[in-house]
Amino acid sequence: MKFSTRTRYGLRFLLRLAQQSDTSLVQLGQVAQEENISSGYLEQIVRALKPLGILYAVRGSGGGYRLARPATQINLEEVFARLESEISPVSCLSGGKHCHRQDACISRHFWHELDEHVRSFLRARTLQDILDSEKDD
Amino acid sequence: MKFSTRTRYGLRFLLRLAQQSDTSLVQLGQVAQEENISSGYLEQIVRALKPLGILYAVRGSGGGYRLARPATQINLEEVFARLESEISPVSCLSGGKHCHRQDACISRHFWHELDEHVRSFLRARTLQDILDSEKDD
DNA sequence: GACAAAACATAGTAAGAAGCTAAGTTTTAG
DNA sequence: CTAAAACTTAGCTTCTTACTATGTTTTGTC
Repeated sequence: MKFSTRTRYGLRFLLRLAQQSDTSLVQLGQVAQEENISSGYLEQIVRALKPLGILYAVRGSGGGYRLARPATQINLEEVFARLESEISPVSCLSGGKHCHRQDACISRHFWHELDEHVRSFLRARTLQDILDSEKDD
Repeated sequence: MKFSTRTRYGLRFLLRLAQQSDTSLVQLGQVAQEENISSGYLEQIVRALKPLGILYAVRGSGGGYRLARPATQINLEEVFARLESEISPVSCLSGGKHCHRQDACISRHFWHELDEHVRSFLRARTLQDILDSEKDD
């Protein structure tokens, strides 16, 4: 049930970008340093996020990252699904994997419900929601 | 997010007991064989469940297990919390562990909500619910 | 044009957890 | 007394996670 550092670090990185109110760029190296994360490792994580199209990157000196969409338009299901190797509670629910026990599996329905329960929670929340909820904590 | 085989096997074992309508005993070895689980491994898992007081065991020849409470009285949060090494999405939420980033952690509130979301789902469901839901799958 | 700073990319490695095996001891019905 | 079951511990193997090392490309600045 515990989420990997990949997911946690990735989320922290995205939140840093989301906190940037203007359109200025944030350097990965600086985030890594301030958040005490190995920059090489963080680069791998950020790379995994790129295909989602939520990042806008500028290469070269003076470059950096910012969000490609407003933080209110980035929901957490897509982020988690990318970073977590397996978001479903049991592997027989994900991808095209075949489970030979399928018919005999009493608890399949239960696992499916749990999966949907978590996914809908994540789907209903955006990066901005996390920033907002912080205040009333 | 994926649950370990410990949790899945443990649940399967409990469901086998829950399916037993009368008070007859179920042998671990037989379950292991039928469910295709190593009996040594299943024994470890069952041992972890013992302190919960949901198992009634009879030792010696002809012995076996049955549930110590009706399946309607066994909720899944207690079971999962025992079998899964870490039920919370991030370790700073569980136990007495101290997180030095606590004040700076923007997402703590979010993680806490997700944790509660999953736990309340599990808490609201019993072994019997799984058996019942199977039918309308 | 050289240089520095940044993103981009791949392969390899170390530590830890998950999953499982082996080898017992103890209890009890027959 | 024997067999069958629960109970117990230590160790081992495999896999995943987490991270490091070593680059390459791009681009602003002097």
